[in-house]
Amino acid sequence: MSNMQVRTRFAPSPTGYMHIGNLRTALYTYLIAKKNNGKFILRIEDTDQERYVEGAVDLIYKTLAETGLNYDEGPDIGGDYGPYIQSERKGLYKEYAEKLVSLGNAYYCFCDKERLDALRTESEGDKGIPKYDRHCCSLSPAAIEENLKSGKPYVIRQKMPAEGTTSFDDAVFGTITVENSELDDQILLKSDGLPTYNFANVVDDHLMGITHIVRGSEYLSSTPKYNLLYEAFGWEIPTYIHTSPVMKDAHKKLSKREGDASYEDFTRKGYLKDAVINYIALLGWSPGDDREIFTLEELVEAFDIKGISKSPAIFDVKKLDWMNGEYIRKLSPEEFHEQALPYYKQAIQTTDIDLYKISGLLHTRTEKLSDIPEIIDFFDELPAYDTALYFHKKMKTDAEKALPVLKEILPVLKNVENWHQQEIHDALFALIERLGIKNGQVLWPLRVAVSGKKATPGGGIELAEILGKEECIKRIEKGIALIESQ
RNA sequence: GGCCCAUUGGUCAAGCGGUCUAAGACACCGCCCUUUCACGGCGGUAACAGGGGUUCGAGUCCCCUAUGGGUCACCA
Repeated sequence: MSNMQVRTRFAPSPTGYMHIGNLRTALYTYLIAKKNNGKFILRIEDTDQERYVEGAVDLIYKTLAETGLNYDEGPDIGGDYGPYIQSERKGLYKEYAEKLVSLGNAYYCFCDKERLDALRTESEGDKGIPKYDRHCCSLSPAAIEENLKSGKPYVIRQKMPAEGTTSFDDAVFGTITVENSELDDQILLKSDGLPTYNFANVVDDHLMGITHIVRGSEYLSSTPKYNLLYEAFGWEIPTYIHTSPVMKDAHKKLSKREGDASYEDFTRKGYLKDAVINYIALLGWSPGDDREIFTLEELVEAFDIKGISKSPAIFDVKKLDWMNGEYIRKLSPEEFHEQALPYYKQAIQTTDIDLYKISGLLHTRTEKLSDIPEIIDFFDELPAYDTALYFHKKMKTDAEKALPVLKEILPVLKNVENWHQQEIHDALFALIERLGIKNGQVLWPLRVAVSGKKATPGGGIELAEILGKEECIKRIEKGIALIESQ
């Protein structure tokens, strides 16, 4: 057991939004650090100036802060291993690339784009993989010197071993071995002087003392090249933890296009951040027992790399919905009310309605907050409805039977002095007893008349109270008129 | 196409050679509760991709096939 402190890093590129798969990677990265009392570091990888999106870095800060994935070192908070933005480290990589050249593990390449393109087209006919032909590998020192002097653009390429195999151990996939002949002499330093992702990654991870690398499985096949780099430098190889992708379905990854792939997409739709974090934690990882509801702290406690699964996981919105509902129900009535308020505003303009009472009705009936407006829109205005709604088999009632009942209800409710649930209830049940009919034969028509809907949060009595005496009576009269007109 | 990787119910998944006539959860269906809808409670349908081995014994180990994914850029 090493006594070295565990250091992990989340290294996103600022390309615009926080993909849910990226967030999950960040989560696992965070959990591994915290589980081992280590440090979690944020590093921005912006070596590709063309893909840089304005504001993307702030979005990364914001999302991480919001979800509680607090990093110990990062661009905005500093640390002993800065800078934490790759573009600000630009000068640093060249030196390492040159060191590799002097070590004999890399070489200058002066081939231009045209030649490389031609090479690629040529090899397309062949069975083999398109690989660089090492044209510049055999350049004489004098020729190299001359090219350099004349200012000819160049890149530095990694020199792969001609034969043998390279293996590495992955904490989730096990040992993976590839033939060195499969490895291309990848570019380490681009002609603009900036490092490629693969190179910057290795150098930065080493310089920042990263001990555990968590990343998507798409990097599995380039990992042998990383290891060769670590070996060439004589650096200690980190623990690799590759994770399988989050899928939309069996074939496609969750994608930006569908508008349901980013963290913001979900929070905008009324999902709670804790529910999202909890759900994605379980998407590709299992605690090994039956537990499913975890706070971030509990995840830290329970997390184990061994529980990460190898196969891709399909994102199931239905299950997220359920879990979100679980989190909503765990909210205190006050918390729920506060969260729901903005959504009430979307559907209710009337000011004299007690929104807090609506919260009481909705708390156990809400899966995601964005569903709220549609559920409660009838409070504001009675929707147009068909008298067929008065039919209910189990209640043994229909429009025809409801008509006289509604007429009986009217004076009874008008007589209610204190417009509260209990009084309304007592009055109505006295009526039921007097009429000698089923509860539903009074209550069902009331609900329909008052809401104009076939499903409502709460029953007729609860609705009546919230609506207020005047409005309630008005709606019953409307109901009577509606049935009579048909 | 070469190479790498994966494959337990519709979905997430437990399982790490015998306790698997395969757990749990979501979804679905049924019942109960109930003035609707939910919540809650109870129950049910549903899976080891296929074929060969190894072994006394295989979901668990090996090989092949099939299917799926990844990767082969001066992108990350």
